[in-house]
Amino acid sequence: MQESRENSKNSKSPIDDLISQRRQKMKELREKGVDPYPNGFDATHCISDILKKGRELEGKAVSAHGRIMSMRKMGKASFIHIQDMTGRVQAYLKRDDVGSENYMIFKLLDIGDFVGLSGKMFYTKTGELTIHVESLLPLAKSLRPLPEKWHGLKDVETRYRQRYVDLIVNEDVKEVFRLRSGIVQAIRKFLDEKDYLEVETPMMQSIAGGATAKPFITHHESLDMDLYLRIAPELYLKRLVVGGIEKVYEINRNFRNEGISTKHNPEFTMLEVYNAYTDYTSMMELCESLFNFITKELLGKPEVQSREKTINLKTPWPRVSLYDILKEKTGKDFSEVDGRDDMAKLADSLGVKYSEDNGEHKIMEHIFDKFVQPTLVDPVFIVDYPAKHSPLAKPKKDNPKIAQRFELFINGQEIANAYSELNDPIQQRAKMEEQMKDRELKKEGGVVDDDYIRALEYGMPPCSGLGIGVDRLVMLFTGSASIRDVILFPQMKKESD
RNA sequence: GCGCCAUUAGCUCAAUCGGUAGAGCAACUGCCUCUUAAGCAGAAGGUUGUGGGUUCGAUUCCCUCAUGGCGUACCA
Repeated sequence: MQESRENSKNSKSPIDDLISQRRQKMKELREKGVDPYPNGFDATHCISDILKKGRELEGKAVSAHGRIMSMRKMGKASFIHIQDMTGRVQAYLKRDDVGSENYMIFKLLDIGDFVGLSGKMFYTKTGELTIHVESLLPLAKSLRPLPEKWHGLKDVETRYRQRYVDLIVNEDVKEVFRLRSGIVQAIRKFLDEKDYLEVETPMMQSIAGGATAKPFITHHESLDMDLYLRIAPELYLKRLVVGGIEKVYEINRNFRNEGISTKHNPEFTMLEVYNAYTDYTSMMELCESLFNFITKELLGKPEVQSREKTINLKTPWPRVSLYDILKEKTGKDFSEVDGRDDMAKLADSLGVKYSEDNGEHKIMEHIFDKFVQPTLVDPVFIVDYPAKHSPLAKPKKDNPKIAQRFELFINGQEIANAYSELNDPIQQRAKMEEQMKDRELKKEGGVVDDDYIRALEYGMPPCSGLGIGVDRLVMLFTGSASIRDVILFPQMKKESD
């Protein structure tokens, strides 16, 4: 005790003063025989319930619990607002009604404390539904002051690092994550009703396959082996299709050891769906009906608002060939391009930057990103991607240079990626080996997934697969500009002292 | 990785030409039994992100570092 007093004397800062004031009140509560951290409190209503019932509850006894968000003390009577997960309601405490001992206890409470209240509902002179408190029970003492009641918490860094504070004081933040939960729930409901089986496949993989991205590496001690956090679940889900799970999906985290931006978090949530005996065109239909379902369940109309644009989600969505739209937006014919150098020349003529180790396809992507992607506001399926850079996709029968693949763009963002899955084990091995050469160039390492090829050798039915970035989907539906606004605890650097 | 910007009280924000930091909310002490951004009176709260430099004097100018934001690059 003495020691800590000395410490606080040495490192005395204003916030420490505020905390010790509250600790002092906590001590005084204990001295009055009040446990500052009791077990629980039975409420008759949640707050939204009370607000919803309104007049119906007038004069009736209720009890509710929540966090004190504001206090207006007027000597021997006070008004406070308490907030629970569902809303905020006013309460009125009068000394003569709660008793002077209870009122003393109340005076030891602070904004931020949790409290259980019982009393009869009434309307104040100004017409606000209010609990006329007859008894109160402190439920948990808060030792740190909350941000300002009017301006809330604005500092972005604190909002992300201390999301709990953000959630307490910024109601719209809670709304975003409610909607996120609703979207994920809707996806599950939609797929479950269509008899898809939800599964969980390994997060730790000995080969990081299914996409090209730098993985996170970890190590298993007793097996003495390196493992990768998955960059995609794709190869495992298709193993399940081999195993006879013909309709399967997974909603789970992927991990990519790459740059962080408003559109990239190292761990992000991915939906992958596979449906046997269908091709990629059926995934377009699935995409459309999934969006219809989500908008119907959550929005009521097929429209979302981005910063200034209204995005019309009404289906069906156009299907546009990659080369057609490139030609439309740049005036150049990309189907004529022959090789990496030719593509580089084209990029130069369009003033698009690229780096020396970018391949032909990568350069084309840069051109697409600059000239086409920002113009794709309403949903559009871009089709006819080059087969060479879609190693897990089945090529078109009439043109093996083109993959049976589409990407869905909305509001200038890639939302989904899908293809007819390549199920020819010989071709698949050849493509993986081909890809390894590229990887060697990039010094990224990687091996052919022999077990995956073995699975294909047992036979995988014709099959289509779809991947949707759930975080970006939520960004779209919530009008969020940054992925950090739809991830509760986004990745941050270590906090400095 | 690079560029630009930001960092001041627990929170939200001020501070003129470089002259030694102010307010509101919260907290504290009084008063106040229908308030709601309650009110009134009083008092308190700061190593101006970090470390250096220039200067008689730095929140202010210069450099380093840290963290964050935006842009850009990377990312099938």
